[in-house]
Amino acid sequence: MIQLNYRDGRPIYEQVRDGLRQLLVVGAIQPGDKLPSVRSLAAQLAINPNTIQRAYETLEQEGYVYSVPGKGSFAARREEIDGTRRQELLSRLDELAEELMYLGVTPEEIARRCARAAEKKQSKGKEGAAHD
Amino acid sequence: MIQLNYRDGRPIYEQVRDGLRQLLVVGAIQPGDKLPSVRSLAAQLAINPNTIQRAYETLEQEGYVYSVPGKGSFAARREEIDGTRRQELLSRLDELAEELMYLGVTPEEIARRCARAAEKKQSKGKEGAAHD
Amino acid sequence: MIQLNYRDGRPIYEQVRDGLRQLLVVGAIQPGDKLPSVRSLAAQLAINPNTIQRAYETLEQEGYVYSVPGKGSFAARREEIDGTRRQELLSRLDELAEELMYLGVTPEEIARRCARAAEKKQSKGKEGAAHD
Amino acid sequence: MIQLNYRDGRPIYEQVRDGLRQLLVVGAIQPGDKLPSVRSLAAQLAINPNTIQRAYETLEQEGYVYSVPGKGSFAARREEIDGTRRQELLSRLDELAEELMYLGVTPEEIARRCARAAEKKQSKGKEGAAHD
DNA sequence: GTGGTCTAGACCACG
DNA sequence: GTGGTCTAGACCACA
Repeated sequence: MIQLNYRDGRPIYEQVRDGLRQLLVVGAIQPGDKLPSVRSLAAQLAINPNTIQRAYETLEQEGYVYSVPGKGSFAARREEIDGTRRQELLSRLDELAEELMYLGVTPEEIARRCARAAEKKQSKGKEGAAHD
Repeated sequence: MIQLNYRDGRPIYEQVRDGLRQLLVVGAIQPGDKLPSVRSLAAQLAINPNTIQRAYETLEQEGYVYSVPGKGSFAARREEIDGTRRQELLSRLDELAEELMYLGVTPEEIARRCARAAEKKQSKGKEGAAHD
Repeated sequence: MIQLNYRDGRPIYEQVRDGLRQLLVVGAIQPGDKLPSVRSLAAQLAINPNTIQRAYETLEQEGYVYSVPGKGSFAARREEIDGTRRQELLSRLDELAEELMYLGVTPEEIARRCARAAEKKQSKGKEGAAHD
Repeated sequence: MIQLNYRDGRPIYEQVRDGLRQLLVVGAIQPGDKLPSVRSLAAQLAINPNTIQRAYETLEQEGYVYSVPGKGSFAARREEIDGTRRQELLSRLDELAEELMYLGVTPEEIARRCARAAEKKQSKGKEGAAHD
């Protein structure tokens, strides 16, 4: 499910964290779903459980998952996700847009990319819409 | 000018690099301008010259600046910046947009932010237009 | 393994980088192989680890190696090496050939040298073929 | 005549030296010709005379020019050029060819490039053939 | 133990 | 004075 790439410089735990977050974003993991256990995911990816553990911890700090001691980790509902993350992403968006325009990309092109991402998201979102 | 934050995990040289890049993007440093020398900026920020040096090196790899041995470092013209950077930023934009929409931000809101960034950019661009 | 020459003007880290690249080119280090650690190579060559680190960094930028935090540095597969390097080498080849002919070396002699290098490469390639 | 590029990291004196050598190689400056004086070239390129001086010195070490005190610098005849330079270029050629083949360039392609360079050289060489 | 970052201080090449 | 290189030694993040 999650593809690790040892060649890009990013730490493994970040790749695991981003991979899990991506599964949430595209709807492959629905709110309330139980995430794979640390051990099973570690075995599946053939990496150290400590690395998985760290990925879960940071994901929990972002608010995407919550853990129930003794039961496991679960995907949070969107409403429960801390607004901090959204604010951070928005300010990153601003920086990104400014730099892209400096590099000659027009605002129209940027909007077009976002719109395309929106379509992609909507089509995938349909599957899990009932769970909301 | 550049704000350093020793508490967040990001390396100092990245903070310096991003700060300088931001100065270029908003037009505070115009293409062709001489950047502060390694030593002077190091003194100003109260950090080691090697750290500044590293920031300049990575910025040079991105194509934003170039350095002439014995003369100094200079801001590159936009056309000379490697297209690789633009591609990377665009794919980051896609990921960002997808996650923002998952967090409940509408495509309209995203487009609005980009537009606002565009206005900000244009108004600042006017000041420096005479230098071109 | 790698010969350092403190007398010629070339920086140490370039000599280390070129030496490692040579080991890759002749097949002494096979794709996927783990390179010596920064510290061990520094100890072996009796130079500062930072200098080795720099050699590895530049080699990574060329695409010849990649490093995994906490695990080590590894030789990349040939297909993954950025084409930029090849282009650069080809234009250097052109300049070299022109100057050699100015110095009285015939095109036939040049072709002969290249062919000899090809044979050398092939015979060495056989040894390591089993590792693929 | 000589194009300086402040953006590539190479020192100015190297660019001047290589530019002059190139003029010799393509035949724009014929053996026995007087090279421009240090002062005039410095004025023409708008750089420090010391920089030009250094370029001439290194070119003299390579054997491409010789200087007559009080008269100026002159282009050497090919036969007078020290064989050291040729040997150095040949060994560089070997390394270059090996690395190119490692990157997947066939010996045929390499030979083709050299042949093309040869044609280019011959056509330009006709102009100055009478001087030899 | 591995690579990555940072500091302090030094020396050299360049213009 | 400028950037570029090197050393020595330290600390941290990663697995």
